[in-house]
Amino acid sequence: MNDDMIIVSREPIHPGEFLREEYMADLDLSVADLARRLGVTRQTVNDIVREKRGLSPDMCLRLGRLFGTTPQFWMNMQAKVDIWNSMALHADDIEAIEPMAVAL
Amino acid sequence: MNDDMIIVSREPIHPGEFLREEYMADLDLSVADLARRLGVTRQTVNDIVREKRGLSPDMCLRLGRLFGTTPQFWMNMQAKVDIWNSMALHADDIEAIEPMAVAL
DNA sequence: TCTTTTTGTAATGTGTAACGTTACATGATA
DNA sequence: TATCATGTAACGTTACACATTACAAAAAGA
Repeated sequence: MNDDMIIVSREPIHPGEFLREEYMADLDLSVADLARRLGVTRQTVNDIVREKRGLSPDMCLRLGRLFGTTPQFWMNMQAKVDIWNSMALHADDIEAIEPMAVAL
Repeated sequence: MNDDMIIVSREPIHPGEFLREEYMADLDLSVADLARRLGVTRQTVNDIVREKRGLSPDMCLRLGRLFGTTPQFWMNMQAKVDIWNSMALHADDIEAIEPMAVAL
């Protein structure tokens, strides 16, 4: 049971939703406000918050810097939705792969 | 000190290097071999192993399936190099961001 | 040895996703 | 009312993962 042993059993929360509800709401930040502080366009923040866009590594760095978290925190959150979406899309191909008997 | 509290102090190892040295070497897998098992092209495996390409979520799922690890394991490894590269590229812009005094 | 296959890799085209720019309707403020 | 800020749609650019095609070198088989 390592750090990465997080079994995704339900749809993970989109970073945009988290950002919107946990940070912007609590800190009373508008889209324009946050964009300004992050040094990106309103469009960029808006798309993320509307869950139309994921978090790039760059954006994770910015959010980490602004809010005093690790970039990894945001990367992990994004990774979960990426894995979830990819699994929803290619589950069949993935499960067609024969697991190897491996003893490292 | 959470799971994501991994301070990146030195250049992280590329998943391709890890794959090459820890798995392919030990299990005596060729590029073509691995590609076949993963259900992707030789080109795809080759580019990853030559560190010319990163791991997509899809590829992380495949590797996890084949080797019996979590997809997250590979995602985390990739995330570290993504963050590292992005930081190397935009360090100035990131540090120009004024951290907020936040008490969640 | 000659032929056939397999292997690693370069080159090319495609699809997708993050991003900035521009534009605009709505709403706040002077 | 006139000005300015906000949220968001539309568009073009850029980057990247991927499959396809092509090919030289090595391996395997005749």
